[in-house]
Amino acid sequence: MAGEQTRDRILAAALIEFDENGYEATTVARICKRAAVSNGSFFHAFPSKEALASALFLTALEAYHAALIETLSRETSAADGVSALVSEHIDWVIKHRAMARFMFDHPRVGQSKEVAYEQKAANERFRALLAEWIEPRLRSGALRRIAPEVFVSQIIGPAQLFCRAWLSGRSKVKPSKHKSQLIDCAIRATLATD
Amino acid sequence: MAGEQTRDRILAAALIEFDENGYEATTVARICKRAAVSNGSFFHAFPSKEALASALFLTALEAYHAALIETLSRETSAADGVSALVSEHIDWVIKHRAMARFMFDHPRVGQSKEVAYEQKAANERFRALLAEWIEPRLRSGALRRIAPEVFVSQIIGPAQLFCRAWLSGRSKVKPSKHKSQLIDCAIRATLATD
DNA sequence: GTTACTCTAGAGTATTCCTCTACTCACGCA
DNA sequence: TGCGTGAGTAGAGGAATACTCTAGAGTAAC
Repeated sequence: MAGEQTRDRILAAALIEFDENGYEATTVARICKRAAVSNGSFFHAFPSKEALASALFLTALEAYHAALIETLSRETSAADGVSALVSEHIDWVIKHRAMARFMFDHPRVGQSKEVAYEQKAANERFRALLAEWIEPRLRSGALRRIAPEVFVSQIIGPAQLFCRAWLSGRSKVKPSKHKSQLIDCAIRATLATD
Repeated sequence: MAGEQTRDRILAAALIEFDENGYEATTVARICKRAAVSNGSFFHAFPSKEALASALFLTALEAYHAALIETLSRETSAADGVSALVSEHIDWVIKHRAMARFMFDHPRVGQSKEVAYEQKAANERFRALLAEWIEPRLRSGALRRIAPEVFVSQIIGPAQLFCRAWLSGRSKVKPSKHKSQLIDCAIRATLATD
């Protein structure tokens, strides 16, 4: 049916407009114009402007999670796994700049309860999959005994902070430049020293 | 003069409203009502709603930077310094929850060029002060040879990611719970192993 | 007293998100 | 073939909200 097409066109147009002008500054009219869609169609496809943003956010989040899990599943050693996570985070952000920017710079404040719930659920699914990989390496003593919540923040935290500075335009330094250092630090922080 | 008072009342009221309802959902009328100030006074004190948010943001950012620098200046050894930074980040976020939430969950996207410039300048001042402390420890070999940009992300990144989950309500775990682990990891990542 | 200026007040305006009604088109069925 | 149905489209209109504008009260300098 044609409905899916318009929905996708709206999503794509919104991503560009949000990226260029920010969420607030982009009007529904602009999105409609870019997507070549009428106002009526817009509100037929999405109940509100915010719901559109939420859909975009969740789509991006799941794509991001999937990319990380996928890359992790190919690694067996603790060091390679941690390295792959940091590396893929940086690569994904560079490859999907607009999505990443929307995701990491988007205000979570105004989001509805519903979306917050779905986000939390997505995060928990991601963490569960991560835990599956971590568990055996933890038991074998390859990884240090750290609380699982802290694990993610250790591996992704620095890379994310670094990437955000680039995404927001505050820093011109491409995150890939210091990739090896970021990987190195993540390994030191999480791997057991023999 | 009375002008300062109304300005401060508006800032205080805005912080509460933004915290409770988010930036978008809070109307200027609501802020005026809470601050007991007329519409005219509001736009006399601030050129726009966004300018108010920017002022709030920059105020918070400088208070945060000042707290970190202050605590760092009291430490001499590399390990104590890194530890103090992580610790103070967590403490500050808990103590100034509303400010921290506004600062770290605020969309940087829609901000005017002017504010982006001031933010960048504030960040650079902060980094310069940080560099002053880091330099000698780097030369003495106490700290590992890492690019200065990476340093900040290593020390603050994980703590920040962790705190944001708490600030946004996604996680109920208070960041202080894992403070010691976060400190431990930051030290492993940045300190030279003898 | 006059002038100039700051600050306050609130009615009015323009814009923007969203609603509502009317319409087209494809499709199943008698 | 004619008709009902339901998905999708269209755009005028309503309500809300950021911001403007005019007017005036208070105050300090001269």
